Amino acid sequence: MSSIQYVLLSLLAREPLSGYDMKQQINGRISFFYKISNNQLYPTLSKLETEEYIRLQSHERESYRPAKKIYTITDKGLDSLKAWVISPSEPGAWDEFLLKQYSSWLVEPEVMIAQLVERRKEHEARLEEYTVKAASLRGQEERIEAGHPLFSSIGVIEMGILFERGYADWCDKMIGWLRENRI
Amino acid sequence: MSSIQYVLLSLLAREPLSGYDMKQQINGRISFFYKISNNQLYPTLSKLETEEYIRLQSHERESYRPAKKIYTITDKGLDSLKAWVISPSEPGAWDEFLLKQYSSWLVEPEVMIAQLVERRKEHEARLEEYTVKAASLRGQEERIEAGHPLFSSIGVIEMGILFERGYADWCDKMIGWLRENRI
DNA sequence: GTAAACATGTAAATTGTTACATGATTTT
DNA sequence: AAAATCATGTAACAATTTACATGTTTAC
Repeated sequence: MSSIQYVLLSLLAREPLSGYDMKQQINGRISFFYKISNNQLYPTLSKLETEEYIRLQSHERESYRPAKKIYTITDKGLDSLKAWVISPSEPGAWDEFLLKQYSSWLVEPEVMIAQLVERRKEHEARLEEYTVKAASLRGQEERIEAGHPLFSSIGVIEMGILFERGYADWCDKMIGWLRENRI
Repeated sequence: MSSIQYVLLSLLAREPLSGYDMKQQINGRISFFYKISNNQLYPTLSKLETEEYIRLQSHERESYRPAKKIYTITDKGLDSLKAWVISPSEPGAWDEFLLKQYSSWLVEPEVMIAQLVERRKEHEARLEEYTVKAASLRGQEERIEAGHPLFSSIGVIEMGILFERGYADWCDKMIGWLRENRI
């Protein structure tokens, strides 16, 4: 099952929105790891409506054709969203985990702290792995020039190191904020 | 067109490998942003072979059934890979850009430097955007507790900030290494 | 003796992209 | 006068995931 329906529920859990508004918010705020197209958006919205996860709040018809359809989340939708947020994500699914954090305000902080502690471990382990790998690659030649394959290998591994360190640091930050109960 | 064929060519540009080996390398080194499944791997390999981007080097049959098929890249494959590496990536396609960097050792450093400078600008601009956004979200309430939607909004934006800063820093590092002609 | 690793491959189902279609309003 | 924005939606195509299929060897 894909995350798209939960992404839409995550946005509606905050405020009633139209499909168009949702797309704007997704493209403007979380586009670095999640993108959406019209073709997924509108059918998913219809599906969520017929299954009663969301409800049409108003159908504003302005001067021109397509009326703006504003949706609200139902209790069923909110329950389903909460269940998804606390459900464990696969190791490696850092993007799904981030998506869940966007609705973490809906659930008990203790549950989120426990999940973040787990994630931190995973990213720290991979940070260590990549660091060792980078050192071993560097050790293979005393001088590595731009035309050598090791140059690119190390370059990409360095991004992996930056990424894993960033994610681990972010987990730490989130844990700290949750414990203090303020951001 | 998807990146998978170029990922396989990128690996074969370094050394001859079997499909299984390629999968191991992908899962072990760049799995944080690129994943592959058997169903994509083997048909793509066949396609690359019939189109002469790669060639079967050996077909080692050991004691048990599936013989290990080791492939090498052809001149045509290498040319196609180089052309892909220097072709511009869409803004936002940070993963494809990283994939291209993995074969940057094959092309002129000047071309890569120019691309990295462009990328750096993009990520710096988005870093600025996210920083402003985070500040404005924080300014909405004087105390934001864990149960408040703003708590999660800021949390996720903070990851965006870390990500964009990380990517921009990495571009700087790469540019520096390319200019010094050593890593 | 059970599970994991080795090694290649296929089928079915889902998911996602690109392009199109409509049509008024606002900006360049 | 052209282009972009607003607003919803569909059709055709491409890509990806999940599960299956085979069968040996090595590790627990």
